[in-house]
Parts: sequence; structure tokens; C-alpha cells
Amino acid sequence: MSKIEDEAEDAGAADHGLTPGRAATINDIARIAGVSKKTVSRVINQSPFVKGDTREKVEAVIAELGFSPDPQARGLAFRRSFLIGMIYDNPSPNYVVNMQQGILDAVRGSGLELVVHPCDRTSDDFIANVRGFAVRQKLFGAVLPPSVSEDERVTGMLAEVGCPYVRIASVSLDAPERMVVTNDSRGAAEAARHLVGLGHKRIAMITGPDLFRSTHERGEGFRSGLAEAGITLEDDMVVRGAYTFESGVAAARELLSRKTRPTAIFAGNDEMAIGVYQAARDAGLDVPFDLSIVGFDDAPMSSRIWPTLTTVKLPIRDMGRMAAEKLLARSRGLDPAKLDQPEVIPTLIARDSSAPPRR
Amino acid sequence: MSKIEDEAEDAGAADHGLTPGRAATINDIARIAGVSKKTVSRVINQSPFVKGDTREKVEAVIAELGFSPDPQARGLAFRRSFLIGMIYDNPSPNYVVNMQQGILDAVRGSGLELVVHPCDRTSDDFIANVRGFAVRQKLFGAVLPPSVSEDERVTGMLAEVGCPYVRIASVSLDAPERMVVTNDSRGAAEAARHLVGLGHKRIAMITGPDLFRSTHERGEGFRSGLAEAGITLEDDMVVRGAYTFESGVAAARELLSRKTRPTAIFAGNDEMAIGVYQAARDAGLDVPFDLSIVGFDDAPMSSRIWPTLTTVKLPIRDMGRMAAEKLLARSRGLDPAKLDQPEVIPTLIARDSSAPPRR
DNA sequence: CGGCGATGGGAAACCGGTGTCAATTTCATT
DNA sequence: AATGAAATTGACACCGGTTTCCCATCGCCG
Repeated sequence: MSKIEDEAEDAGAADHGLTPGRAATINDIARIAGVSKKTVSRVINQSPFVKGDTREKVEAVIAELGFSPDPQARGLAFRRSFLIGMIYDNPSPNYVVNMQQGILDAVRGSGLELVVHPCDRTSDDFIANVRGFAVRQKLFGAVLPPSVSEDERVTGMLAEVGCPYVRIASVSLDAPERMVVTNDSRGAAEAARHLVGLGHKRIAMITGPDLFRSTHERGEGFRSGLAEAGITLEDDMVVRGAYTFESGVAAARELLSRKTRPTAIFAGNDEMAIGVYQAARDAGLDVPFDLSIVGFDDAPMSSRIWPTLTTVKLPIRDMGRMAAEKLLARSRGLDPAKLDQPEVIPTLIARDSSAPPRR
Repeated sequence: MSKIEDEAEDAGAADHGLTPGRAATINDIARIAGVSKKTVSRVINQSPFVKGDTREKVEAVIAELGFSPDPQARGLAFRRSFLIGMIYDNPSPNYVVNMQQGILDAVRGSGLELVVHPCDRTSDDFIANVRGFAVRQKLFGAVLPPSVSEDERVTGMLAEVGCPYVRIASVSLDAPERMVVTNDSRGAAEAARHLVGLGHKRIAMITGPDLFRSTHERGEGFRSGLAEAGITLEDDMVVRGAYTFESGVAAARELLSRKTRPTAIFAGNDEMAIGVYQAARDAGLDVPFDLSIVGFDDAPMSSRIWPTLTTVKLPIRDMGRMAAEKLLARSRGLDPAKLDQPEVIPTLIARDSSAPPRR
């Protein structure tokens, strides 16, 4: 690319009279390259109005000095920052960390950084808090995982203050360039087919809380998956949980105390599915022979517990990456290929917690 | 505090001729309050050289307009940002998320934000990468959990570029104001006492990888805890793991194949301890009666698995908070009370995976 | 060979704050 | 009431980039 070797900034490069301790500025580059600040700025920002050899000369000096523009100064002039905010309520650690990784995968090398902003959706100043964050930091963009992604107050406010955002949710709630859609419904249907395929007939489900859109999607998907085989999900075979371990235990106890016990339970997430293990053990049931269990998420625990948990896996890291890519694409000239990705498809991972029912 | 009601910024406040869409700037405040920018700046920065009534007048206007200074502009002038970087290699999701929470607990209301920076210590450009991050962002400070905290290349580089940092480690490696020390050794000794107290004599340990300082600390602590009771940790009762589930399984298999099997195994972390469960199951052993297991970390999984895992808990969130508090204290006038906190003490949580050995 | 439109490049203002230092007040003293 | 030190305040430059606006070239054509 540049004609001068890309040396470490203070290793053998020619001395141009710079104060050693201080990082190079655009003025230094301009002086050394013999052009104006503005021309250097044009090179940095890929302006097409720079002649080829001028550009090369400037790029060479930039490389030689290891210069990189100050994001604060740049942001000040641009009236926005180079920070992506991840705003989330309270997903599992596994979800958070994987999504962070995915976002970082996408922004690597772009000069963007990731600022995490956990918050409490039930707090009185929730919206004011998020608004303050977005406005003060002049966010480059915001990534909203569930359940924040489903809160119209948040998206409305962000639109109002002009902060780009991408929502991650189990159903399309917004324009395609602002959505990463996970087809939870399809994943739940897979789970249903899996259990039906094993020969189960008396099948139960533990749903998530109403607060989450995914609760509805996973519920409907499971129901329709069963319906394909002519099996109905009876009302007394559906119990509401709260996506927590404890709620899974309680819900499973309730289900297992029914006069005709289910032979399989589909839990809305892994956390609750693990709770079902405990209830089964308390009831003296042998998983998977007396009771099959299927979860949703593929949390790390799923493959550690015994018997290992059959579950539906969501590619969370990819989802984070896709969300950040949409933010990036939008800031450039709207790259339609990136902007209009297909839905994210969950995959069933069959492990040892599901088996044919005992006759 | 202020004499004017603290109203929402656009709800009924008097119109001072501001463009509605744009946020207020320091110039607006100065004009409305009838003082100079510089005086407003003084009020914002708590300068003592402002007369009481001037201060009140300015504060009233600030409150009325809901003004908050632009961190980018402020940072540009201060030659540093208001971002704390958390630089980590690859701890567990649980560790990462809890530490993030702790850091955020400490900086709430201070205007600081948290930027996450996972990285790969084995990568060739590891140091250059972290250096670029710290310098470009002009970090307010960096929080370094293990194992990054133990890398002198990182701390040396950060000191060189003038970036304040706090290291979190199981042994003091730096000045007190730059350290949060977790007494892992003591936690491991507790684990030893617990097992000794239950009556175990043939006790084994699975250590972590050499890369981590905690491996040594937990090993020595456990050894000395046993020594108190006159029990020696035999060489063939110590196997090295890698802090992963799989390595825990393998190490436990090895230990359980010894001619005289241990009656208890202490694993260097919970991930490996869970691996021991699997090896025990494969060997047909009944935990805790044939084999007691003790872990370290108190990962969420520990209380979900069956039998629930006896483990040593580290208050990770508190550690994150303490680290960030030290960063804050240092940026003010060195608050000695905050700077010189005692060590973090781990606590043993006795659950169901440990019991007296079968005679 | 002079004039013209398009393109490359520079000077100066600006983004929204802070540092420096001198000017203005305030207040206790003599 | 004058005087001087201390307390307040403001004018102006500056942090490190970008934008606006204008000028200097340059190739091309009549």
C-alpha cells in the first residue's frame, strides 16, 4: 500500500522533529507530507478529491508515524462518537458475553468500540437513563437484544434523538435494516418434531414470562409443530415460568403432579429445563426414560449436565455480528446485501435428555 | 439544591430561544445565566473559585435546561476520555458479566462509561493491540482481571503510555492502589479444612494451567490447609488441568484410576469440578458418598447441578467495583480509605457434593 | 493563444469544552 | 477614604480534527 515500510511508530523511523512522548497529530502529518491539514483529513476520510500521488505520499507518512486520528476530536467535529452501545436488561451471562463477542467481531478494524449498558426496564427512569446515555455519548449506534428490543418506548426515543439502532428479536418488529430476526418459532417447532419423532404423545411445555416476545413465538412454534402430527398441546399441559431455574422447578412439579403425567417437557429456555431435571429427580423419574426434556438456548451448562440436555441452539455470536454489521452498513452507503439478511435459523441439538417414552 | 424546579428539559421550561432539536451547550448556559463560558466550566468542574450565588444561578440554569457537558469536547480539552476499559483474555462468561456489573456499580453517576476489550494474550500483536486501544481512547483507566493482570508486558506498556490501571489478581503484584487482591490461597485452605473436617484422608487436587497465578495460589493454599491437619498432598494425587470441563474429566479419570482412589477431589475451578462429576459417573461412583467434590468460583451451574457443588465463592462483582473505585479515587485526590482496602476473602459454600467418606 | 469548467488544495471558522493570565471586585486594614 | 491582597471573573488561545468557501491549476476548446 504505502511506499515506506510500515514500521513501528518509534522503531527506527526517521525523526521528523516530533516530541517523542506525544502522539502524532494531523498537523504533523500535514507538515511532513508538505500538504495542508485538510488534505490529510481528505485522505483519512477516503475523499475521492485527492490526486493519486498526493494520497500515496500522505498515506506513507501516516504509516511511517503510526498515526491514527483522535476519535474524540473526530467525533466532536462529526457530532457523533465512534461508540456502539449494547443496551440490555438482564439476559444470561452467556447471552451477554457471546453477543458482545459478535459485535466486536463485526467492528474489528473499524475504529469503533463497544460500550456496555445494562439497565433495568422496570425502573422509573429507565427511558431517561437510556436517553441520557445515547445522547451524551452521541452513540454511533445501539444494539438492542431482547427484552429491550421489544420496548417501543426505547426505539421511539432513540429514533427521536437520532440514534441508529438494531433490534434483535424473535419476530420482525421494524424495518429490515433495523432488525435481526431469530426464528424462535421454527426452533420450537423443531423441538416438537423431535419429540413427536421419538413417539411422545403426552407432551407438556413450560413457557417464559409474558414480558418476552420469545415466549409467544416459542409457544406458538411448539404448538404448531405438534399440530403437524395431529397432537394438541392441552391447556393443562402448559405452565408459565419466568425463564429462571426456580420457576422451572416449580412448573415441572406442577406438571408432574397431573393425573396423567407428560412423558416429555419442552422448556422455554435451558435455565428452566435444568429446573425440570431437579423436579424429575425429586419425583423419582429417570431422565430420559421416564421423562424427556428439551430446552432452548444451548447454554454452556446444557452439555455439562447429566444427562446432557437436548436443546435448540441460537447462534448468539452471529446475531451480535449481524446486528453490528447492519449498523456499519447503514453508516456507509446502505449496503443492501448486508442490510437484508435472512432470518437467523435455530438448530436442534439432540443430546441425551430425550428418548422414546417407556411403554 | 437549585432554586428552580428540576423539570424535564422540554416540559414547560421557559423558552430561552434555543433551537429545540439541539442539546444545550455551555455557551447557552453562559448566555442565559449571564456569565462567561469559563465560569460555567468552573461550576461544572466544582472549582472552589466561584462565589456562592453565581454558582447557584448557573446550577439553576443547568438544571432547567437539563444540560450535561459533552464528554468528547471535555475529553479533548482534558487530553483524556471518560472511558474505563476492561481488558480481559478469556475468563468465563459469568466472571466477565459480574465484573462488568461491579465496575458499573462503582461508576454510576460519575459520567464514566465501560468499554469492553476482550483480547488474545497469545496473539502476536496482543500488546500493540492493547496499546492502540489505550492510547487511541485515552482511557480514563483500565481494569485488568486475570490472566491479563499477571502480564507484566501489559502493565509496563500501560505505565509507559500513562494509562492508569488496576490489576485484579490472587496475589499482590503491584502497589496497593493498583491492586485488588483475592486471597485464593485462603479460599483453597478453607476447602482443605472442609474436607479434612469431614474425615477425608486420601485427598486429590486438579490444578489449573501454569499460565494463571491462581493455579499456584490455590494449589499452595490447599496444600497448606491439609498440612494443618498433618495430611500431605501426595504427588500422584495432583493432576494438572486447564480450567476447562474436558480437562476436568480427563484429570479425574486419571485420579480415579490410581490403585488407591482418592475419597475427595478439589478442583481448581467449578468448570473442572463439573468434569469430575462426569468421570465419577463413568466410574460408577456415587457423589458425594463414594467421592466428595469441591470446586472454586461458585459459577451459576454449581447450584443447579445435582448434587449441588460445594465450592469457594469469590465476590466477583465486588472485586470489579473495588477496582473501579480505586481508579476513581486515584483520579481525585487519592482517597486513602478507598485505595488501601483489605484483601478480598473467598468464602466456602458447603453444598451436597461433599460428605464424610464411606468407611 | 485566451477563456472556461472541473478538480485539487488551502485558510479560517467551528465542534464544545478547558487552560492561562490579566482584569475586575471584594474586603479587611491602616 | 485610600491601599493592597485575595477572591472572582472573563477574554482568548487551544485540544485535534472537519467543514465551508475560495483560489490555483489544469486540460480542453474555439
